[in-house]
Amino acid sequence: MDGKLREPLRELASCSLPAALEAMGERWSFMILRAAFNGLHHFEEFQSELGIARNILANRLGRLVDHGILTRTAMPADRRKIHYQLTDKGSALLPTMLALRQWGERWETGFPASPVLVDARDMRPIGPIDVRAHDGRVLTKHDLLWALPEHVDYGEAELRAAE
Amino acid sequence: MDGKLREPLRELASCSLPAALEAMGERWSFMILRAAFNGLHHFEEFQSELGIARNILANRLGRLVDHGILTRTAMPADRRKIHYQLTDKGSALLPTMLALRQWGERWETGFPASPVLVDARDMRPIGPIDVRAHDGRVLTKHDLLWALPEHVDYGEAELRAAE
DNA sequence: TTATTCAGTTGCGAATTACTACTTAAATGC
DNA sequence: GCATTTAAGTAGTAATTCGCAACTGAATAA
Repeated sequence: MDGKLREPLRELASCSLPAALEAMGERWSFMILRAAFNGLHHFEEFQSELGIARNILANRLGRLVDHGILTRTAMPADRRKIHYQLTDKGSALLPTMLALRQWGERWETGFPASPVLVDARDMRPIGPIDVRAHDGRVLTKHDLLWALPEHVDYGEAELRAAE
Repeated sequence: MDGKLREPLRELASCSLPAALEAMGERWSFMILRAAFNGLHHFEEFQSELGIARNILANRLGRLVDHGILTRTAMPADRRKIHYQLTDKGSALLPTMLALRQWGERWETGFPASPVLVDARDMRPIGPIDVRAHDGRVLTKHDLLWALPEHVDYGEAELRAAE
């Protein structure tokens, strides 16, 4: 990796990773997100499932709502009950969550986690979350390079659009 | 997503996500990892680049070393200098880091981050980090299902191996 | 009307984080 | 050889966050 993955200059400032971490970097955020992906919707469900302190849970849910990752609506049938639902923005974190989970399976626990996420069409497990080229080829770290925008080829379509 | 991505039973306990978060869930871990991916190797480099407090940086680097994500070696040329290097385990976090970064670009900052990670072969940016089926088809949340191990089809090769 | 449930909030001690200054050991300059 | 600089941390302390338990308030159930 070293020598291939090398940064041309100090451009670390303009990266979206800090912004992403501001929304998702706190201690329980990913666990709450996973519970939401698994179909939990209510405060008490999250609380009993995760064993998280109530004030922390309230704080995290509020923060996720503020960041547009969850919506918060009182249920019509029972207006005490608050329904937390993933937004499109929240759902878009699925690849991140799965990549982290797959890494944990491979390098930490050493065995596949349950439940397994499968393709509903054939009930086969999803493939590994990989880095791929624009055409879908899987790339390894040796195929990769950090480049400044002016050295990047954005492809014909985008170039024509810019003309 | 709701109704498709539904968990059959309470199996949240046996998931590798908590294990992954134990290694990488702390406040500065992903930023340090990103700096390492971008070619930084020394304490003072991380410190001045990230602006992190020195004791926290020392603690995080030590933790990442303990978890086998970085190695720590004194350089032969100048034995004051400690060389921090990503291990294979640490490099394996690249898809996770990129997925999070791409999410931040799309949903938080709204513009592509610099530097750009490109395929060295053609200098085109990498594609989006997606969830894919075993055969490489991109899957959306509507194609996915959480399943218990006994309902999963692990494919012919694995089944033959188990006979 | 009284009890129970849901979704929080409050108070408080413990743990973690951040800021600044100090240390230690190796290399460099003179 | 001796003083200086540099790299990589420690130490002390203030601020913040975390976690537990008990409490509140509104809505529903008995």
